[in-house]
Amino acid sequence: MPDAHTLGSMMDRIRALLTVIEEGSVNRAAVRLRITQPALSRQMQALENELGGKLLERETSGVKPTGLGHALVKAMRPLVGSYDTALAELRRQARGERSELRVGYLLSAAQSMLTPALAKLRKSQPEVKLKLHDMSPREQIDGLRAGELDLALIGQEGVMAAREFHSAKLCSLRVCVAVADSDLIAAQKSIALKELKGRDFIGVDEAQVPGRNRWMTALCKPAGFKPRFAVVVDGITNVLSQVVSESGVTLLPGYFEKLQHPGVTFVPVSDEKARWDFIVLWQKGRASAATRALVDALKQVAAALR
Amino acid sequence: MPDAHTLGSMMDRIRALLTVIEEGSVNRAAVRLRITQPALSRQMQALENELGGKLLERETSGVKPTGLGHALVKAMRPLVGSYDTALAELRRQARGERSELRVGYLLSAAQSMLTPALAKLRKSQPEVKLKLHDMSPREQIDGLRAGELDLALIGQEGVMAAREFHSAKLCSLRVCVAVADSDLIAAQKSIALKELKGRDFIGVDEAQVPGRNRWMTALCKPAGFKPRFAVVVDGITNVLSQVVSESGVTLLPGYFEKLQHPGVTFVPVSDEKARWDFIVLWQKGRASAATRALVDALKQVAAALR
DNA sequence: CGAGGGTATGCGCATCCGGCATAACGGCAA
DNA sequence: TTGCCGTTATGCCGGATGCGCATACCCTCG
Repeated sequence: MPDAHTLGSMMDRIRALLTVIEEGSVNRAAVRLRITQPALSRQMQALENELGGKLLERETSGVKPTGLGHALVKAMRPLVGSYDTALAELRRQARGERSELRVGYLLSAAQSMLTPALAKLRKSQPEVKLKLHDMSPREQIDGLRAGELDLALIGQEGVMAAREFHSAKLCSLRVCVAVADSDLIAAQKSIALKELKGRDFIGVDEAQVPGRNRWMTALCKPAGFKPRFAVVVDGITNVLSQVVSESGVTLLPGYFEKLQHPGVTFVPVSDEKARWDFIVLWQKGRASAATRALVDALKQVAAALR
Repeated sequence: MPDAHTLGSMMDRIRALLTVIEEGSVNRAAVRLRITQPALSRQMQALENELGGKLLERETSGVKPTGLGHALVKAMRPLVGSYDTALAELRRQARGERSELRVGYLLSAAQSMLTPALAKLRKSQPEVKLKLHDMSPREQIDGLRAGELDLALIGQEGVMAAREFHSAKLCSLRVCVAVADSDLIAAQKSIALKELKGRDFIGVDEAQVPGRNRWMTALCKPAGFKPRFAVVVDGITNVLSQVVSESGVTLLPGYFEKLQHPGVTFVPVSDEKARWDFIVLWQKGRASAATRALVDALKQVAAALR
């Protein structure tokens, strides 16, 4: 094996070589590098062995790079530079000094809390660069897992993944039922879950809104029945269309009551236990100052809304 | 001091971390890296200390990257990749397997030898990528010194620098004198140097054609006089203009005889010792196969021309 | 509450790498 | 030529680094 050493320690020798070539002298470079000349001289020999060619022309007045030496400088100096700056950036990030904050949220669900919280954040930490990503709950969880998000505002869907990240419950909303305008239920001011027994439920694709169907099932259990999902469609808007065309019902978080959808009426559920938790998830490990600030702001907003 | 280790050995730990994250397990990564699990586990701790933040979430089923871990992967994986490929390229180059050949030459001087030599090279090593740079002798030497050229075809000017590089004499041309058409000398078939004693010489700027004036002086010494440079101009074409306008003379390599310049006549010098050497210079250190091939081709062409 | 997967820790030893002293080498001046 | 002064290279030793081995710890599942 020609190179007995590791690739990493080789980088140290390459750094040393860059200094030697800059100084044009092993002696002067050794001074700059705070080591002795023999040590540096041996490093250069080792590097030449590892690469398999001479890097320096030794002359009585100092050293000069060979063609290979020049090529090494040209290839390695920028790489070493990027490596160092990347390292510095990671160190800053480790100290929680990252100024970028990538937030995932579902606009319709999070708007009422996120907007005021962001206003607070801007006041306390105006230099933070925000990257807002309007995305589905599934995409939020995937984004967190892939390290592409620092923080996600997510509903009941995120409870499943709460173990993987730090989490805090922001508030719990009441639940409502979506029915067609023509449905008898539509006229009621509120409804008990058990009244839905036997109705056709409209489910939603697990891939897009993970756990939503299981949540509905869990909600109905205390009411004494298991919902039958007549159709499972992809996407919330399609669910509402199906509610109309199939005369089905579906359970939704309370913020849908503010929504307008042609032909659909939202009726609040009266059961005490039927709640929709809204939580914030953020990466484990030391959170950046910006992350902590936004989480705090969200908690305050949630407390005020309650 | 937070990081007691070197930046280079840190790269080894970063490499290890990349493997750990890919495998999702310190155990499996240790197998891949051919070290034991405790060793790798300690490397990860060391890296976390050096960066000042947690990189991995330890779970009973293995490990997962934290936000910082993800950021490190994103920043470092491409860098480590470039570093390795750059290293591989340098190793290839050290073994003389580089396929690019950067040649510096002065078209008017080198054309007669370079063209056939390149034809030979193309035959013996057709995969070699040539970069031809038509440049002044000074630029050629600077290019060699800066490692931007592999090989230079240069005249007498290069002899000064021959110690710094490998060199081979290709041929020696006779010398000619440039005089105005109206000059008495212009009618002669040839001329002895001593006949130029007392004439005004036209010199050329040292920065562009280094050593040319010194060469003329050295040439005249055996003839028993020291040329007086009435004017020193920059650039060969300006020299010829001055020859006409100032009725000066200048010494030039023989290949100028083939040139046409209005108002200037070139008269061969008869002195045996007055020769113009044409040499090839190439980088010290192990020369690439392509370099050696071109040098050989040039030598053959030179021998054939003689 | 043991078994079995994972990660962390204590300890001893080889290896590496730097410092010190000194050799070897080349140019320059007397 | 010889001696001097600059350079780089080499011999040797000691300290720190980092590995392997054995084992401790921790969590989950049956």
